[in-house]
Amino acid sequence: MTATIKDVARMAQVSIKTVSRVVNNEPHVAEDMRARVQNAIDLLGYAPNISARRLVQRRSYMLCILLHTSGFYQSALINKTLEVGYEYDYDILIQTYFPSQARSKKKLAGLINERRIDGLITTPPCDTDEFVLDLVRNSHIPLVQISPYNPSPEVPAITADDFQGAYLMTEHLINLGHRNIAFLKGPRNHRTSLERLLGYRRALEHYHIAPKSQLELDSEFNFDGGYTAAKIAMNQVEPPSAIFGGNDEAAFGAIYALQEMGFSVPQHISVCGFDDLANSKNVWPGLTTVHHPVNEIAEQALSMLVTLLEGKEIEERERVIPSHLVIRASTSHPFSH
Amino acid sequence: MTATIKDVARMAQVSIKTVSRVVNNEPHVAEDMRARVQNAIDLLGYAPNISARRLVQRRSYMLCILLHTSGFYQSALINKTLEVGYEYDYDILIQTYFPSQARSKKKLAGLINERRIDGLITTPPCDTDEFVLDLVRNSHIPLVQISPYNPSPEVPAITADDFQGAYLMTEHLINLGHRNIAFLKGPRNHRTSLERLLGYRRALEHYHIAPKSQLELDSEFNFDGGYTAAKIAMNQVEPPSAIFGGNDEAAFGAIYALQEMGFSVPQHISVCGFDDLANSKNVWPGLTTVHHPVNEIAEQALSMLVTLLEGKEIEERERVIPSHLVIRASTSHPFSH
DNA sequence: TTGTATGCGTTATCAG
DNA sequence: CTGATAACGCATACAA
Repeated sequence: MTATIKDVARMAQVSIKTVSRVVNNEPHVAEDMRARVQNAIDLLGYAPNISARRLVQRRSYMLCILLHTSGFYQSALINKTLEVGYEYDYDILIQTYFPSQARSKKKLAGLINERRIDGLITTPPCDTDEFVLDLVRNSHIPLVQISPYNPSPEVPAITADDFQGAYLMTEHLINLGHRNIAFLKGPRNHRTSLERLLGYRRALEHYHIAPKSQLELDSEFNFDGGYTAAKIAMNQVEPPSAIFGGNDEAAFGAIYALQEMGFSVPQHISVCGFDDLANSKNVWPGLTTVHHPVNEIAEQALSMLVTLLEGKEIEERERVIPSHLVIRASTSHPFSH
Repeated sequence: MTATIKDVARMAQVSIKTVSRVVNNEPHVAEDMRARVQNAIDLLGYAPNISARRLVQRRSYMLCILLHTSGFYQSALINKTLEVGYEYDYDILIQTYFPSQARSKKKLAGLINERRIDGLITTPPCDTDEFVLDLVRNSHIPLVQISPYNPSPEVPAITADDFQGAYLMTEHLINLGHRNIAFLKGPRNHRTSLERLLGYRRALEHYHIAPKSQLELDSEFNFDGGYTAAKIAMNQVEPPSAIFGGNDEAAFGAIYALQEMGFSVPQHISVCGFDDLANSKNVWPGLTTVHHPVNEIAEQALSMLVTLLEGKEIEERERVIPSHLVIRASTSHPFSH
């Protein structure tokens, strides 16, 4: 039988309210009394029952982050979210959510309606799910979106500057002398995916390079997609001299395909990616990529959510974090025959 | 103001107990009454407050898994744990725990003492931390260990057969014709790490190959460690013809180092790993490895924990899952000069 | 089959 | 500065 506040009160010969004050570090308690209570707490090994506290405070001190797929990017996001949640003293519930899947809906509805979570963070493409948005609207729990497809002025959002990143990377390739640059596209309903494509196109346009539709290949932003896309690209009549993977995983697939075909990277063909995942520097010959600030994103998202939870206002509701290039060994001047 | 059980009772003109029965799918409720209550529930959008339920039931329906480092293996474990927890209808709390760090201790003590979690799963090396074990013993919450360093008969444990896996892989290399096989060792306080080393040694012994201490290199089971170890190995007077990475990440590091040095895998040197992580087949030329059954481990660990939580007994308290080889393209016959 | 009363362990109100 | 007492929302003996 674990000790309750009553046990402590009895032992210290005070009221439970006084114990409560000591536990919660509230003022208006005489020093000697505080010491007496603390002593009883230590003696009994008392710790407040969190469920009781949550019941009466109507808060769960739990935050939920909604994730769809589970790749390296998601892992990185999870790690940082856990770490920051730890700092804020909130528990983090990682929830896999498959848009329009009945079971997912039920689970999330339970989480929110049963007041098990105080706030929610969405990642693409969960933010495009009307069910989620309705649920949040009706329950009035705070929501923060990461890279939302349709940012709405009411809901705080945090995004990386994907357009700028893709632009800079394309420019980097152009400056190296590349003119035939393939781009590995991602899923259509991702804002991130779209912005990267647009940044690529914009850079080509700026340098007066005619875009070719056969150089924009679908990759679904995963290894297999990148692998297939690279094979297709290299079998064209006029193969590209550089492949820009819309994310690192697609770029890894492309590199694998190229090695399989006997091409050297970057001697025969340059490859670059986007995200700067933890292992991007570990894939031979070291991937040139755009740094996607996952850590900052997680930090900011949680910071905004906690601010909201404390009833404060958020100054800027939509934050965009700039991207920057990370040049490694997978890109160089085009191969001269 | 969200609806409570009382609101439902009032609207349906029944007692709260009847509502409770309907909500919890208990028997002994007339069909028409059940329908009436269900109707009120739907109308009011009622969902039980989980904190109240937890308070009165003295259970949190939350499980915690203690993790130390955050690599690919951990990510895989997390993913499966979340998935299975979802099935069992338990929330999973991922907690990073650094043995002997004051803040970690405090956090975990809070989790347990404030009755925020119903059960605990440890992963190496958290199971070697006396503080954790004491905490669990004193609070009497169920514990399940994954690959514990010192399995104790009282606490249920689930382990993969690392010894067997390492033995089989070494045997595979020997059968290919290798005699000079380097092994990349992991951290000393991991049971897993130790078993793999012992399996390697045992196979050498069985095939009458004299072990050489200079072929057992420290790698800490990470990329950088594998990288460094491979460089050291290849600069020896008698370099190995095969490198057996104690885990996949170390093997990746070794492959990178070899490529940097101009060696081809497997033409010049064979490399293999251990774990069969999701991306092991994606690293050129496809890593030969031992399949470490993360998914099964997570499943079994949770299954055991839930069984314990339901007050039932566990038939076999220590389960060992066999390992098996996954042969890909990174191993072949030794290079003939 | 249905309902009543009590308690779970806190925090919060409002007197003293 | 301190304390009695009322919520919080639910489950559960126990009655009816």
